[in-house]
Amino acid sequence: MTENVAPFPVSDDQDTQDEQPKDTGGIGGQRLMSFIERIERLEEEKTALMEDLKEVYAEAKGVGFDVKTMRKVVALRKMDTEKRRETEELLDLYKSAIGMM
Amino acid sequence: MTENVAPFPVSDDQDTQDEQPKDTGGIGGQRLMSFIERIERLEEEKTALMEDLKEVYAEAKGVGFDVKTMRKVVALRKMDTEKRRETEELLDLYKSAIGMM
Amino acid sequence: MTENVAPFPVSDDQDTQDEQPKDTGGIGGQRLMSFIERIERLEEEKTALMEDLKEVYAEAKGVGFDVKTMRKVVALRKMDTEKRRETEELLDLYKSAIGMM
Amino acid sequence: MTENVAPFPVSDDQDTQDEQPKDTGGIGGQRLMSFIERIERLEEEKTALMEDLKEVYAEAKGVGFDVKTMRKVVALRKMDTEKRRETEELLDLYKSAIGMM
DNA sequence: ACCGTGGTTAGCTTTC
DNA sequence: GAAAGCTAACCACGGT
Repeated sequence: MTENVAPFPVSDDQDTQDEQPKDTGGIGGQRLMSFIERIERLEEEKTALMEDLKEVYAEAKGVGFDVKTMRKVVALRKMDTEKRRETEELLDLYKSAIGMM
Repeated sequence: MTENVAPFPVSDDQDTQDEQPKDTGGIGGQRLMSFIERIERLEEEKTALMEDLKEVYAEAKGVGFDVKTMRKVVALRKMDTEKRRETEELLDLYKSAIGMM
Repeated sequence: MTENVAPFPVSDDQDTQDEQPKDTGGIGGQRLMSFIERIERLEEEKTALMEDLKEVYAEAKGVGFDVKTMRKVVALRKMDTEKRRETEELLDLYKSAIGMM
Repeated sequence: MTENVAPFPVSDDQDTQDEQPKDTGGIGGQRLMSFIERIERLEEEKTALMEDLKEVYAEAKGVGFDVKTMRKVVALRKMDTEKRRETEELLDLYKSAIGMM
């Protein structure tokens, strides 16, 4: 119990002197901001990729393909891939279970 | 009506001789596959980014931050950004609505 | 695995004698229809509300307001409301995260 | 051209004396607020209905029905209804076209 | 370990 | 036909 649920890490080596200029909002503030910024950077990239995807679909549509159908195709292929992967995992599981690995 | 519902573009300059070796399923098949592959590549990258995000959150959690709270903070910061953008758009909208643009 | 994917509840005390008069299509049929009808009633009401909304916008337009701008205003007000709500939730979250609740 | 695109109606009988106490932001402000409030009221009701719907689905799920399948059923029934309605509209059209109404 | 909840993402509808 | 807003499906997380 008494788990670590704090919204900020409670450093044991807590500053006994607040020497840091421009502490961004107290305990762990800088470290938190660092994480937040990494996250926001990744989300930006993700957003960019989503826009790229939309563009590809738009281009395909522009040359006459039906977008809705294409999405279906992609979804089906994804399902196939996952199915296959799971099947292979199961196979590995069996093999290791009988000492074949 | 008369919509374009075909899952492939119906080229007018359709090959009269099917000279292509390995035609991937007929009319437009190769072009379609090219799009599909571009899409799948982008989706892979997106998935990778999402995994990176999870890792960052996990790392933050590992040093004591509360993930749920962090997500909330990120969401609120995003809302701020969007709010600002939309407010500016609204201003433009007002301006165009009253003929100031 | 072994999920509940049946479109109807599989009663364990399954009828050993099919004595029900007018069973609407098998096991649980009547109960299902009851749910469906409740749902359809609610959706009707929803549709009616959406029509009312369109009418209000149309009336506003009729007296000279710009609908697009109005929608934007409504959306921004909604964002404000949500922002406030979420901010309060975040506060609670912080409090619970640091054990203040 | 020069249509009515203003975000507010430009009354010709515009108040020459601003006698109204608490005018909500100038020209047409009160009238606009009235519309906005009607809209927000309707949207609240809509939201409430959507919550009711979720509850019904939840209840159905609670007794063992598969929600996704139920949604499909509802959607299909709706399609039927619309199909029928359109067919009837077409019939009316024919009838009026040949002077039967 | 599973279920239920909440949040995110994708698809569809409607508008312009 | 394109863009936006809304709705429904999906997924990851925490609780039991």
